[in-house]
Amino acid sequence: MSLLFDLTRLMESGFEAAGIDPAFGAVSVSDRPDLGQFQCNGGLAAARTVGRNPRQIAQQVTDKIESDPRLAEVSIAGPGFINLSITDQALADYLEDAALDTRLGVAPAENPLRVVVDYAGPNVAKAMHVGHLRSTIIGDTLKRLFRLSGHQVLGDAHFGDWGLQMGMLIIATRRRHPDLPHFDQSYSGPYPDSPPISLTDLQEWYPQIAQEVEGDEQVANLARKATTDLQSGRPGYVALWEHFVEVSRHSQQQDFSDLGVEFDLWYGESTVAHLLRPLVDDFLARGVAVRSEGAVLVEVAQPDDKAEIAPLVLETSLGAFLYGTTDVATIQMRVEEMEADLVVYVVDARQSYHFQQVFRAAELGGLVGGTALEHVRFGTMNAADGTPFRTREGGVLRLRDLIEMVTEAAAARLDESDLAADYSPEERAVISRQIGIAALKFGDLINNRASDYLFDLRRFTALEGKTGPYLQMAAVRTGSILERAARKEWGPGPVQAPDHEAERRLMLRILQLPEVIERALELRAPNHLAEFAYAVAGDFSRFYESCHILSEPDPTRRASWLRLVETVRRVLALLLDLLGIEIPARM
RNA sequence: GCCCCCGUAGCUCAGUGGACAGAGCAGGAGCCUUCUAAGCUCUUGGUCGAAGGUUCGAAUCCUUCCGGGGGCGCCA
Repeated sequence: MSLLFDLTRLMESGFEAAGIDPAFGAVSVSDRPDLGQFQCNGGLAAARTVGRNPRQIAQQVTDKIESDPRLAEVSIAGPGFINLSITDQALADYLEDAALDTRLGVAPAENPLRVVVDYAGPNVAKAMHVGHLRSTIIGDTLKRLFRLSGHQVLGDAHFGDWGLQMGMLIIATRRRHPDLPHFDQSYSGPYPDSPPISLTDLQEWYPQIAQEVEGDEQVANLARKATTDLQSGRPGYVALWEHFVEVSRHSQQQDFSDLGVEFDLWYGESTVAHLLRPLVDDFLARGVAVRSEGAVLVEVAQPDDKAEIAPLVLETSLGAFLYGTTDVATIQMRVEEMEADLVVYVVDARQSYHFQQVFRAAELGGLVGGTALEHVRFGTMNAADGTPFRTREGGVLRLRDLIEMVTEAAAARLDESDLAADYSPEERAVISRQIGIAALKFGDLINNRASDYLFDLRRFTALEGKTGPYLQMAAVRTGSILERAARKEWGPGPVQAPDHEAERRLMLRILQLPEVIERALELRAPNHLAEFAYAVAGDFSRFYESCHILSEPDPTRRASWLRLVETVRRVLALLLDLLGIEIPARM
């Protein structure tokens, strides 16, 4: 189906004919475009295993395949690299196939899986801040990528609503509002409908109480007790907790909506609350968990561990469940009820130890079965001094403020544009938001997921160079050309063999799409998509400069170019959709 | 103390054991009477932290060291 796939098959047949394992036939895009469009290094790798000279192997292989009509050039270079180029006609034929394929040559998965993507992880009492950005947009892209590849995917926000934090918030609220009926044990309801607290209150109180809990064992015990009471269903606490959840979620959904991120499920830790007690009792009964100093824990260490791994605490000595408990129970739900084949946790790398404990505990408890559990870790967003990013005031930068900043930067750029002089204020607002979000998302997704990176506002608000708006610009240009052509009643036609270098390079680039998608999925690496989208946009921009489509006099060539432009448009649209970036109508 | 991650151009970052290590920004020189100049062309810039090792071949794999970050039983 795909060009690279077919070339690999061809080389495999060459290796096989030479009596060598066809697995050495892998063809990739050339690192040396001056020597060929594609390369195969299999001869070098095979030399050792078969004990023959790599150049001789390469010669034998190329003798077998060089008569293939698709190949324009086959050569052997250096110690045994095989360089290949295809004919312009073959290139045009492949592009025609891709252009007429609704999936642009991207093959759906052979074995579709049920996948749960656990991402974003908003918490009660916390407005979304920059720390949530990575999980949210990496997770969202992976979700779209799995879905595109034909898997059955559910994205779950995994709301943090059931741990010790809830107890902390309860005692913090009791301090400020001791007279609330929620704290009166003799009160039998009903409790007020409207929240007695706001998210602002919670956000202000939370850091204070968290600090106290850390330093003062008495306060900590109060919080633990309140957590236990909530978890065992004390009505006033439950009613209060529902308000916490409501005010938090309301604000967070606004932010997700601005980012264009939607969840299929908004389950929380509390969703599995009813599973916790039975799970812990069951683990104890089966000897998976043990009691130690009043707490219930699972010994997850294994003999061949390099480092000591602490047991996972399922229940505290005061009877409260922790997030590790809900995580194990959530695995149970995802495996047993949702029948997931794969669960992907898009969570900060700093939690890898926790996930190791949780995955092992679930495995020891026999909850996992054949389901794959995968922590897709990402690096920390750091400030210039190398420590996790904070604002000057010491707090975290709210996502809302960041979105506003990038949107304003985009609006300012729009104001400078002559082209936008007649855009209405409403349209300007829409475009600015689309461009701002694009800058923000691309600025994050272009990074290798696993690396830490420096938070630099300049980078997120940059609109030139390797940025989201650059991709949008290319897409907008394709739209503009197709629209103008349509007005003259010029449509796309059969793809002709290229006769400009920029045209040839663009065609070759587009044909890489299937392998890029495959690789990005395999590595769970959105940056491969972002990098490729940038390359497509760049090749298109160069083509656009050197081949003036609408003034091309030859109608056959013009129609071919329009097909190419249309295909670029579809490729960019597909990639930008995966990256969660919208294409403005104009900019 | 133990474990994990990272160290690549002035800055921010890419980089499937393969050929001369790439991009953006910043710096320098150009290109708008033609499809959107948020663009394009050219250009300056590197002992891939250091030293050993494995390999025909190492930024990539192994070991040690130096430097930075993170994690390590009842927080998330």
